[in-house]
Amino acid sequence: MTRLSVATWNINSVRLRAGLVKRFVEEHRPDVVCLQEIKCRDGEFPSAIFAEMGLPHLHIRGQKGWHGVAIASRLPLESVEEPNFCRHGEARVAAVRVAGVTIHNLYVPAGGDEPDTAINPKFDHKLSFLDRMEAHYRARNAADPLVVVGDLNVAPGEHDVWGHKQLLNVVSHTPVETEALGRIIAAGDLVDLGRVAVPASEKLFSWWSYRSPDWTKNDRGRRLDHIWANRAFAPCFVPETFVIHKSARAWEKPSDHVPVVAAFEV
Amino acid sequence: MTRLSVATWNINSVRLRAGLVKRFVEEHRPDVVCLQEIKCRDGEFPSAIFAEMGLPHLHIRGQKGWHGVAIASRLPLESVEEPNFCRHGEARVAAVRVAGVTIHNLYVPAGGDEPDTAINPKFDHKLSFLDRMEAHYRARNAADPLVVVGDLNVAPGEHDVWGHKQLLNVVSHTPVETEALGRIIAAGDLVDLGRVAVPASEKLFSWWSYRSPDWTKNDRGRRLDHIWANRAFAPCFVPETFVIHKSARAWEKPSDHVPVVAAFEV
DNA sequence: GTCGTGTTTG
DNA sequence: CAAACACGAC
Repeated sequence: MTRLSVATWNINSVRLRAGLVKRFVEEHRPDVVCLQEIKCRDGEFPSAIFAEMGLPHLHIRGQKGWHGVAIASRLPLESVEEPNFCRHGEARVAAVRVAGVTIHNLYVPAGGDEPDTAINPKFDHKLSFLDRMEAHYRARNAADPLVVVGDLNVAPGEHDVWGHKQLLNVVSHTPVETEALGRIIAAGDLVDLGRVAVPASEKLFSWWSYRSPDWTKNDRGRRLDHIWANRAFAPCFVPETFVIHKSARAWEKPSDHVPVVAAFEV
Repeated sequence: MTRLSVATWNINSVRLRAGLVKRFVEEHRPDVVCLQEIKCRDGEFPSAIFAEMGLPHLHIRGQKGWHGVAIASRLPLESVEEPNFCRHGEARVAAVRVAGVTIHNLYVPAGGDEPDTAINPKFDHKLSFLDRMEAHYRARNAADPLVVVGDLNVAPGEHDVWGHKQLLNVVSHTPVETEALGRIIAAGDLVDLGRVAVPASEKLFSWWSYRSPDWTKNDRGRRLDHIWANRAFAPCFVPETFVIHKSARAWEKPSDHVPVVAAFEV
């Protein structure tokens, strides 16, 4: 038995923040790092820096400018089928198999400002992405060890946002989104590991907007970044290993998201 | 008798390079620093950093985004009339009086690519700017101590460029420009202090293009930044104090220009 | 507020 | 090559 620790981090440009990733990896030694919003093409990914930090095995799904996801690993990666959640073909899904575990790294569309599919096609795209997730995980082999991580751009619970009532009509916390997330979890028999480790009554955030410079003061965050496992694999999760590295939000030139980590006995 | 040292530096964004100015000022302690291309509005100038480096007296002629000149001084500044060289009203001239000496800090228009007024209005603007300089300095009181500094965007002499023949048709070294500069000097009875300190036969550059990363290799520079004094004041210039700080071109995130310094007994 | 893109300027 | 801007995105 060894431990496999998996981190997820929306890095908001990996070229600009490879140094922050290096610092995080050297301090916490995750085995697998799943990044979202790398904002570069495959060939522009700073591979050398990742090799230096002990993560030489890379699976990059990049594109020019926007989105882009990547998985960096201490251990060798095997290829697996990559689910097609994005109807626009954007680089929002990376999937691999490591140490016998399938890992899905997702970047769900943010969804724009107006939570109204009639006037906001981005919100419609987000809901479509979530629907496709539901269909995929419902149909998936339940016995295969699965970890799903990423920036899901939905804060599902009341205490996954700084103010439940204030955000009920704000994209990321509307009922249509949180219910869609609930259906995915139910359909795939998935487990929200953050809420295994930390009671649902306790505030838990992984993102604080850039737009309030005093984010520490009022702590107006949201939990947008998640780590799930399917029922078959969830017992391998070690609850004490779950950490949201809030301190990274105060590093120099930070991402607006912080790394979230969970480890498994494999 | 005390010494007054005056520096001129096209800083190419003072907000981005205030740290470089600080390093230069701490190492060489100029009394007056004349900057060009500050690229900010008056209120955006990093005044606090200049106060920290011992230059609390500021005369800023800024504007949004482009151009902009400023004079920072250890000694108090007096106001003087500011000549109007720019027919487009851009922030290209700052003038002050310090220790009884009038200082003109100029940023002459670069002039675009084609040295042809018929097809390139920027070149026409540059020549107009130089013509207005000629008229102003011809009419000026010859007895008043005057120092003219700045990025004049003209390399007048054969050894003010890496290749005289190669650049005869390149904006900054065309005969129409170098002759215009000669007429200004003659009309105003001005003295090119750089060439007082260093023989005209010796190569002297203050600018190396960003576009050749190997600028040290072939040393393809130009002398675009100048310090002049009028005939009445030129005897106060101390030739040994004249320095072009070429090493600053190799600092981190450098300007493409380096500081030029001259000191006077006042 | 902080990214990316493209354009303009030097 | 490296600033600025304007735009769109999050």
